[in-house]
Amino acid sequence: MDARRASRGAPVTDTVRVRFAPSPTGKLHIGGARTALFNWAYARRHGGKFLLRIEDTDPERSTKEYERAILAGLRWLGIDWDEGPDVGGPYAPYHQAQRIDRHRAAAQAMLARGEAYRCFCSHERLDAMRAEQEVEHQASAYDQRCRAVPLAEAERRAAAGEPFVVRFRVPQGSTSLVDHVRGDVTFQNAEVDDWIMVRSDGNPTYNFVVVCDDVDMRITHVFRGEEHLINTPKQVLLYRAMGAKPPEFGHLPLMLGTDRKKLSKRTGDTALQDYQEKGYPKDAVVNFLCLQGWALNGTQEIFSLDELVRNFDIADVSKAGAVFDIDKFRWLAGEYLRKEPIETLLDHCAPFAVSAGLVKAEELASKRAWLASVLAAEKERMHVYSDFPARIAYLFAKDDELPYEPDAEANARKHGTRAALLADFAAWLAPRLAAGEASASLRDAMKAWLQERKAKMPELLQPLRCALSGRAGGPDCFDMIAWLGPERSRARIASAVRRLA
RNA sequence: GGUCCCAUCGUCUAGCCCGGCCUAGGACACCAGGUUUUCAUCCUGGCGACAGGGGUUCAAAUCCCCUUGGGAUCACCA
Repeated sequence: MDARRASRGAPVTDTVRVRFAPSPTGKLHIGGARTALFNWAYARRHGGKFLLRIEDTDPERSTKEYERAILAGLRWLGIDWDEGPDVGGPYAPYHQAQRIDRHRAAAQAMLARGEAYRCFCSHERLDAMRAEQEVEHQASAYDQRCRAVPLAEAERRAAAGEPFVVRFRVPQGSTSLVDHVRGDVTFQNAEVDDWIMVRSDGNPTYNFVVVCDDVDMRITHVFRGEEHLINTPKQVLLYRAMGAKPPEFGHLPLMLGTDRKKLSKRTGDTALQDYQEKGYPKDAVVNFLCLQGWALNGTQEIFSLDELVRNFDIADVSKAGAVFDIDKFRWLAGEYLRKEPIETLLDHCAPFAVSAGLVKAEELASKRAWLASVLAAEKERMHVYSDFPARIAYLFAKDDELPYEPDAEANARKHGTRAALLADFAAWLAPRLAAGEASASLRDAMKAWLQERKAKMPELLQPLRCALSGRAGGPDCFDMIAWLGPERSRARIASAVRRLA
């Protein structure tokens, strides 16, 4: 039966148990976040359990800081877990390093059963062997020399202190795995290396512990990146050797950089945190991540976490790698940003204005209404929260030193009447502002005023826009006047009369 | 190089499993027009793909084979 067919609808077997098993040796990779999301969605869709396990077996590079950041990142996305390092569960502990006794026992048992064997070959011999294989254009694999060492002799040599690793004894035949993304895949065992299960320092390796823990935690489905596909026959063989039923798999397409290679720092930000720090709305991140390899129905691009859960199926995930399209991501971010209620949006954007030095944190409360008014107008031009300070910086410039963008100044200078008209407008405007006339009313009055003078709108408004903001585009001029207030508006126009003369 | 995976617009994808509804749909980007005082938003339109070749079939983007191209992986890292 084709696995991709079989997975449609609710599984008829045991309760689904899936996991995400990050290694706390760095920030959460954006591809890892998607893997977590798909695993989580699958569990929620099928009423199963989603668990988190920390693969901290590399003590050199693992840190608690990274672990905390990874958990925080997942929570930020809206992913929760039923079992994990912080919430516990029936198969605790959920830190891989704490399960070492179990791993050692499993290795010992396999050694005793002959499923694994000690290998005493030196690094030098292994290196020489690899070099030779490379010359011969062969796959690099252990030549199985130590398979021939009798168990008794191996134990004697080990007891005598001779260093050794434990290798898996790959049987003959072929190995198939159930893959819900790709369809079933078969490998010839002759192509599978007698891989190392336990290092010479006694620590188990990834391929070994991941299977031990997945067996112990009753994992039913393993969905992970395609780079793991080639490891999978080793793991399937190990399940069998341990007397366990292998789970079903799903190897997710890689997320690619613009060079069509596995996404790396070379072609853009790779950490989830990078996007959080740049102010991408989290729902946009979730939505975009889903779009990399999965589609709701082919026409609806924007959907919620809830819609994902209701519609997600691992069999619908694409097989081909997806180039990370930052343009589409920014578009999506803008869509979500604009949908936010203004108060919420301000909460998200304000910190960026503070860190840019435009506003002091303690001023936030007193300036809140003003900032909200500005943001409500400027959000049309924003994609991510961090766009905010650059959008509003002109409001904080010194009035007589406002930088004019070249395009803005060029637009203003197209009009020969600019200085005179601006000066007249200033005289017209002053008493009205003093009287507290509202923006909408000013706008209408300005149109009538221009008509009397037989002047077109751009003739006034382009120089005025330059005077007020120094920018070629932006919000309505009378909104800007309202934000700046009478005195600063007057000062900026007066300054422009001189500077644009 | 060995092994494994993949192949629809520039990009993300729908369609493929269950061949006809496909003169291949949507979105981003791009281009043109409209709206706007400007930019942006918004609206309308345009550009643009079944990698190639063989089969099977009345009929193939859809099934099979080959070729080509791309990717992953080959650690006492996870």
